[in-house]
Amino acid sequence: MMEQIERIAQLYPVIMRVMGRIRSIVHDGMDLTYNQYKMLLTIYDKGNCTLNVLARELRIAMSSASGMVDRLVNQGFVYRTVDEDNRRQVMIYTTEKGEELIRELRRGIVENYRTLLERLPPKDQERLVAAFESLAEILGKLE
Amino acid sequence: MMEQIERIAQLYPVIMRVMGRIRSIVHDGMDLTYNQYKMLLTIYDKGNCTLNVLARELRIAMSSASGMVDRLVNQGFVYRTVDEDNRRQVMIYTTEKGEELIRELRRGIVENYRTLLERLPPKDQERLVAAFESLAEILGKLE
DNA sequence: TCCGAACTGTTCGGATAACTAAATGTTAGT
DNA sequence: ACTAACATTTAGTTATCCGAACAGTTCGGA
Repeated sequence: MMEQIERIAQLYPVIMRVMGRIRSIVHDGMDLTYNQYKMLLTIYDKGNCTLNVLARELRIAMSSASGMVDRLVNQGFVYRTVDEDNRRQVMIYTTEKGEELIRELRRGIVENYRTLLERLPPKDQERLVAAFESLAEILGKLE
Repeated sequence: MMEQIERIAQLYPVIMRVMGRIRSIVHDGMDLTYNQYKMLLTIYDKGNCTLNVLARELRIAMSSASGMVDRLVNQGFVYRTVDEDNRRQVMIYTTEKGEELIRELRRGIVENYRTLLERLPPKDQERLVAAFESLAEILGKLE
């Protein structure tokens, strides 16, 4: 067990590089910073979102979140509406344009994974997918 | 195969969260931004580094790299020396303090993986480690 | 030997993103 | 009316980025 951890510990640069790939997909094609992408994705995943929730989720101050939402609104990827049930709250939603962007990025990411996977022998491909799914499962349980 | 890719494509948020963990380790404890960390690690991995190489590696303009190196120098994590073989070049090295920081962060990351791994059944642990190593292998071959 | 071109790095001016704290406004609940 | 909750705005900081101008170094050729 401990030996496995040590082996994995050597590999965190790998994650960084995988991440770097995604980052560059986001950055090169589109006019999105990585943080904006994360925020857009969070709004999309939650379906709807108050600013408060968003700030907590991304671990930033509400005023920071407000500014970031501004930028996304200016680019036409999300919009705000006042929640009529509680008019202190502002609900944030992705626009059609925002969702199209997400789909476009997702396609880019799929393509990226594909070129990666193609270089693996079939056995490793299976291991990789299985492992990712395990990881997804645990992380899903956390918090 | 294509179906595997689709499955994996669903999982990129997972990678983002793994990355978020590393990011917060870097950011919470230390006074390093993530970009500074990446640069420090690059310098460390290469052993020595000209600014030119660094800029290409990180895909930023040389003037940007120069400024970032300044910040790392000010914090005492790296230092510059003029290369006596080619005095146009500046070689950049990690200081002892910089290497200690890297070790410290690595320990944090190992600890992080440990808590993650502990939640996996043994079979998944093995798959995860094996898959990561496969991934490391391919990425090593790329470029 | 000297000149000019290419290379390497720094500095400067200007831009944006991201972040915070503090003040402000608005709404809700008591 | 008072208080708490929620969001925005303002003012100020820092990191990051780029292009252009500048300065020194190297190298090849006249």
